[in-house]
This record gives sequence, structure tokens and C-alpha cells, in this order.
Amino acid sequence: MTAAANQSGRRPTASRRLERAGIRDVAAAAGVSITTVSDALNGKGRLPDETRSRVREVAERLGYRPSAAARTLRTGRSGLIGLTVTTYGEEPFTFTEFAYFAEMARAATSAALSRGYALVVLPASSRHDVWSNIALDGTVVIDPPDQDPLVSELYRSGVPVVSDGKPGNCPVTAWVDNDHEAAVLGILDHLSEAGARRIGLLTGTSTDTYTRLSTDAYLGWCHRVGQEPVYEAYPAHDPAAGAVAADRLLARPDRPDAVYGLFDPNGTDLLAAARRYGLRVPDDLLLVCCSESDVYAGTEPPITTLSLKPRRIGTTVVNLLIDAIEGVDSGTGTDTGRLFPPRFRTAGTGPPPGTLMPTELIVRASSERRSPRTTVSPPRPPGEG
Amino acid sequence: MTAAANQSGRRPTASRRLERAGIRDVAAAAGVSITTVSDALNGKGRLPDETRSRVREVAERLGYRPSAAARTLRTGRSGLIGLTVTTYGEEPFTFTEFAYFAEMARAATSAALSRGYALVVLPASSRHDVWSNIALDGTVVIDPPDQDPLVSELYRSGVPVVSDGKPGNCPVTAWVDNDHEAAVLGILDHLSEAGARRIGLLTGTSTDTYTRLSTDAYLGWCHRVGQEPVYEAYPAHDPAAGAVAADRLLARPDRPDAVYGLFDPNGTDLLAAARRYGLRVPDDLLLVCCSESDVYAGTEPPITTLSLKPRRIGTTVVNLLIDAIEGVDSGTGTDTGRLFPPRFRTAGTGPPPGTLMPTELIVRASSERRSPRTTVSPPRPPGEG
DNA sequence: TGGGCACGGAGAAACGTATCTTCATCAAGG
DNA sequence: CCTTGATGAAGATACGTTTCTCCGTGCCCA
Repeated sequence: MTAAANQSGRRPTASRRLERAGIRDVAAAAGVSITTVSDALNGKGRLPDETRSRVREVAERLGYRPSAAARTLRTGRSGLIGLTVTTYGEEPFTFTEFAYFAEMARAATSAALSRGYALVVLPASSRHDVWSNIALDGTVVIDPPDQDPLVSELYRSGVPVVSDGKPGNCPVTAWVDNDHEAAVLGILDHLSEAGARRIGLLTGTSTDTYTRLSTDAYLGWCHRVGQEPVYEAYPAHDPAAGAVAADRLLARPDRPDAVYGLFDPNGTDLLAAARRYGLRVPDDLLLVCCSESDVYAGTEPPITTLSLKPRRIGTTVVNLLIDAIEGVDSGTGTDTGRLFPPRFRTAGTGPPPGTLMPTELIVRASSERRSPRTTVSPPRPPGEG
Repeated sequence: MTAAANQSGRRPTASRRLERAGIRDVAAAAGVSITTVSDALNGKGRLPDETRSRVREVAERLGYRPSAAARTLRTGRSGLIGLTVTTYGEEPFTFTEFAYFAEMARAATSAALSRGYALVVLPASSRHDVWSNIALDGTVVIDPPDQDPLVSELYRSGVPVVSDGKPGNCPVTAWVDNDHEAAVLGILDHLSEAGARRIGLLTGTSTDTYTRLSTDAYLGWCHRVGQEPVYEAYPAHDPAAGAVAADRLLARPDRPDAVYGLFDPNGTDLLAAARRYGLRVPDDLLLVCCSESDVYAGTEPPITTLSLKPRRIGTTVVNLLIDAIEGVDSGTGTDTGRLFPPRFRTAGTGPPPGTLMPTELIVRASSERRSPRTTVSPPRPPGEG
């Protein structure tokens, strides 16, 4: 015991009170070296099973828990992934404010955990205050604006970044987005088929990709079909502005007979506005909005919604990120040829790989003039999709 | 330069490619020692402002970011707080499934960030897989069951634990909970005043504090008032079971003329059941349920809900936790008398300090027989409460 | 003239792990 | 009998900070 205690290299007389057991204590108790303990516990090195199990047993008995901080410092990997929302700039936290974020964050958390990572929610602002204090293996960014300085710095400092939403000019490792153009065109076609003659759009004033792509798709469709665009734009982060914009849209002289609202609250706002103007839905006005909320299954009438499938997005984003994290560093497990430190995340300088994911239109009464049956909503698989 | 480079203690010939600048590089570039850099950047030590600003400037120029891992290892503080939900045991993630968790988590995240901490969402299960890999300064536990092994181990290993929900037998540093008894009694009184003669309860079969306290309060009230208890219990984590239980409750021969549902979906379930039995709300049946969802402002009729004020809870829990974290270690900033390492979190062995927080009853049409006005919902302050 | 003391700063020891390198031993093969 | 290789395990170093301790200067005051 004295030999083992001596070789630990500590001050011999230091009385270690209630200190948590470290790897040294385990080594001393098991009568082996630190190296052996580390190898035994991590399944590395060449050790007979007997030694391995003995060390494990001693560690268990002492209640040994490896120090995450030390491991992170040594290996350069923390098992932590950042998640941040940058759009809607200075707002404190839009998180879980909208169902999309909530669902997406939940799926991302779950996906990360199932691969052994944990998720940290971080604010888009306050740069060094919090960000620098946390060792992140990578970051998920939701809706990065063009030339987001935060994303740029992260990327520059070597942290993989995967964005939800096609990035504008910021360099990211990869990105995932819905096929917004296809989604909007699908909705416009759907409304046309339901008998719409003039389709209006409720859109936003911000410059994020979602708003831009959707609006462009709408304008392009109008141009092709020969309809004069009828739309109102408002600052999407201001809930009160949405109701006003909905009202404005229905008050126009060229009032549309169908409206698609890009944002979650637009459905109820439009419904309320329609009521004020004495418009019946869907008879006088067809309604669709983009939302993940199941509130719209219970409104009168139920409103057709476009789901962006945030769960699928969150899962995909996280898996892409972890692939990027592990693809460079740990590789296939062979240690041969690791000449360079894990720097070269971006071998080429081409555009980052992007993935387009489909959306789902949940058709309800608000966009169907023909069949007045109210039961709708195609059976959704109970799974994660 | 050579002298500075030499004193850095590195292999002199090592070509440091694209490595991130460390504190040594800053020291070398500024022509000072590592100590001085650390002191200058952290606002410690005795340094003239000129040196301080010069070092800061050099650090900025080199893009120096301190290594969070190294700092954590050295200081023993990571700035990370865990958040976990233990009730509903094996479910993958109830997070953001219910509005309560979503709101609570959001508030907790926000509160943590405003004090310089970040929140990590962790699963209640899978013990060492993820938990051990993360250096946590403390943990928030939502609804810990009696004798939760996870909580016990955390507490034993010296990590402060604050629970949302009065803990049963697990040792925690502190806890926060609503005054569930007062809330239930308030609702029962409210229903009585609205004319209820026989009040039923929709409750759960699990043993968490919320369910137990609420049910006990109901039973006690019944006993005092002389009403025979009329209640149905079901496994709260099973959404389908809720609808069945609601149906069962209204199908009883001693059918109540008012019902309070303990869980979020009870409102819609009870409303649907009432419809099936041809009961008008509120004329034939008064309805109240506990929920944070604003869906109930839009149902027909709007349903009176009890809000547990999760934002307030989340904020309080996190602040208590951070107080516990910092109260022991950093203290008031004076370094005198720091004889002992930060071990003694629990000086006494009395019961942990608990805080009871008020709830809020949002009265809507479903529980008012008199005034048929539908506009309700007292003006809520726009602030964080 | 010498002893303190405030100032400005440097040295070096941790923090606890992972891993690279080295070493001893023993069996087998030439 | 010497070499080789596999096996089992120990030594030592590095990860990048923070912080305790200590040292040299001036300067003031006795």
C-alpha cells in the first residue's frame, strides 16, 4: 500500500478528506498503474480480462467517476453540442415560443443524446460571455441571417456548424432545409384546385431564407399564372403586427379569395379578420398557414396547415453535425497516419453540402370547398417523423 | 522574442501550424508572463491599467479564446447546469410535450444565461452514459420520484440539486413547488360558489408529489364538506387513457356536476366526453383543468384553467441552484479564511429549504354559470411572471 | 541607513485524464 | 544460444488554465 500510495506522486502527508476518488486512487487501490486503470475502463490497451474486470470492480467500489473536465481537456472533445436561434435578433428567447422551435429542439436533444452527446441551448447574442466558457464540439444554428458574425467566428475557430435553414453568406459545414419553393407551389396549386381565383400571401419583412424563398416562389408563381400578386409583409417577430397585417390583407380592394400565411399565428389572425369582414371560411375565403400547432385541428373550421416536419429536421441536423465531428477526428478507429491535428474540416472550398427535406400539407376544412366532411388530417405515423 | 518564446516552455522547434492561440502565445506576443496574461484578462492581480489593456489588445489581435476545458479543470466550475425530468420514467422525452415543461425549461434557460450559466437537457435514465461525461455545477430536477437514485447519486457526489416539486425522500439542496393544496382548495371553493353540488376529480395513478398533494387536498376537502369523493385515476403519461378516464367519470351513476382535471389534456377530453353525454358546459357541467396551454382560451366554451406559473418556477429554481453553487465557493469575493475546500454544502442535516409559490386561476366561461360574457382572462402582466 | 511596504510581475505547481513510449518477461523459432 | 514477437504493464508527458508563492525595486519613515 505504501508503495502504491507513494508512486501516486501526491504530497504524502496530505489528508484527502472527502475528495472524490480520482483515477490515482483507483490505481492505488487496485495495485496497478494509472495507465492500466485508464485502459481497463476505456476498453483500450492490451490487458487480460482478469485485470480489466478487477480494475472495474475497484473503480465501482470507490465510486469512481472520471472527471469530464480532464477528459475534455485531454481528448479535445466535450460531448457537447450548442443549439442557437439567431433570427428574431434581440428577442430574449423565442425558444419554445413557437411550436416549430420546440419540436425541433426536442428532436435535436433526443438525437444528440442517443449518440452520446448533450445539447446546450445558447443565445445568439452575448458573444464571449457564455459561448467562450463552454467547450463545444459543434453547433447547430437555426435560421442564420446573412453573414452572421457568430457563425463566422465559430466556423473560423474550427467548430463544425450545421444550420437549419439554408445559410446566406456564412460558411457552414452543412445545412438542412425544407424545400420551401416546392412547398409554396404545392399550396398554391392546392388552393387553385379548390377554386381559388386570386391567392394572397401573408409574409414577413425579415431577410431570412425561409421568408425570401417562400415569397419568391409565390411571386414566380403569380408571374407564371398571370395573377397580380396580393400580399402583405410585416415584422414576423411582432405578434400584434400579424393581426394588423391580416386585417389589411382582407381589407384591400383587390381582396384575395384564398390566403396562405407564412407564420404560425397567421391562421387564427386570418380567421379573426375574416370574421370581422363577414367572410365565411372556406366558402368565401380559403385558408392555409404554415404551423406545427395542433390548435388548427380544433378551430372552427379546422385550418389546413403546412408542416415543416421539425422533428425530422432536428434529427437530421444533429446527425449531420455529429458525423462532421466524428468524421474528422476519431475516424474509423485506426490510429495510423494521424499526422495532423484535427484542423482540416474543410478539405475543399466548394459550397457546403445541403439537404432538402420535404414538407407535409395537412389538409383540413379551411381549404376544401367541395367535401364538407370535417374529419381530416391524414393518419400520422406515431413515430418520430 | 527568443527569450519570450523560450520561456514558454514548449518544444522550441515545434511548428505550431494553425493551432488556436493559447495563453502562452499571448504572453509571448505581449512580452509578459502567463500569469500576467491570466490576471489581465480576468481582472485579477495587481496590474497597472496600461499593462492590462495592452495584454487585452494583444489577446484580441491573436483571436485568443481561453480553453473552457482547461479552465473548468482548474477551477472546478464549468458554468453548466443540468436539467432533467424524471417523472414519466421511461418515456424518451416529455420535454416540450406539455406546455408546462416547455415554459419552465425556457425560463430556466433564460435565467441561467442571464447569470452566466448554460443549461444542458439530460435524460433521467442512462446514468453514466451521458451524465458522467459532462461536468455539471449543479442540476435542476423536475418532479423527482421518491428515492430517485439519480438524485441521490448526484447529491452524494457533491453536485447541488434543486428540484421543481417537493421531493419525497431524495436529499436535495433546495426545492420549489406550487402550493398545490391551496390551489386545489381554491378551485373547489370557486366551483362551489359557481353552484357545484358534487365536484369530481380527474387524477393520476403515479406517486409524484403533485398528484399526491392535489388528490389529498381534494379528499380532505370532501371529508370536511361532507361530499362523497368522486374521482377517476389514470396513468397520466398515457394520453389515450385520459380520454377513457374522462368518459368513465361522466358515466358514473353519481355523476359530478363539476370536474377538476389535474392534467393538461383533461380539459379537451372532458369537453368531448360531456358532448357525448349531451351535457352542456357550463350549464350542466362546470369544468376546470390545470394547464398552461392557451388552447383553452379558444375552446367552445373557453375553459377555466389553473396555471402553475412555470416561468416563475423555472426562474426561481435556477436562481436557487446558482445561489447554492456560488454561495459555497466564490463567496463574497474576499479570500480570507478559505481554509477548506468547497465540500461542505450541507452544514446541517435538517430538511432542505423549500419555497412554495402561488398559482393563478384563469377564470373562463366553463366555470361561470352566472355571467355569460365570454371575454375573460384577467389581464396578464407582459413581464416574466 | 536600514527596515518595512506597496507595487509589478515571474515561476511553478497543480487540476485529472489519455496516450506515447519504454521496459521486462516469457515462449517459440532458427 | 541468440533473436524475435507477443504480452502485460509502468513512466512520463501534455492538455491549457488558474493561482499560490515568491522576488526585486523603489520609496517612505524612523
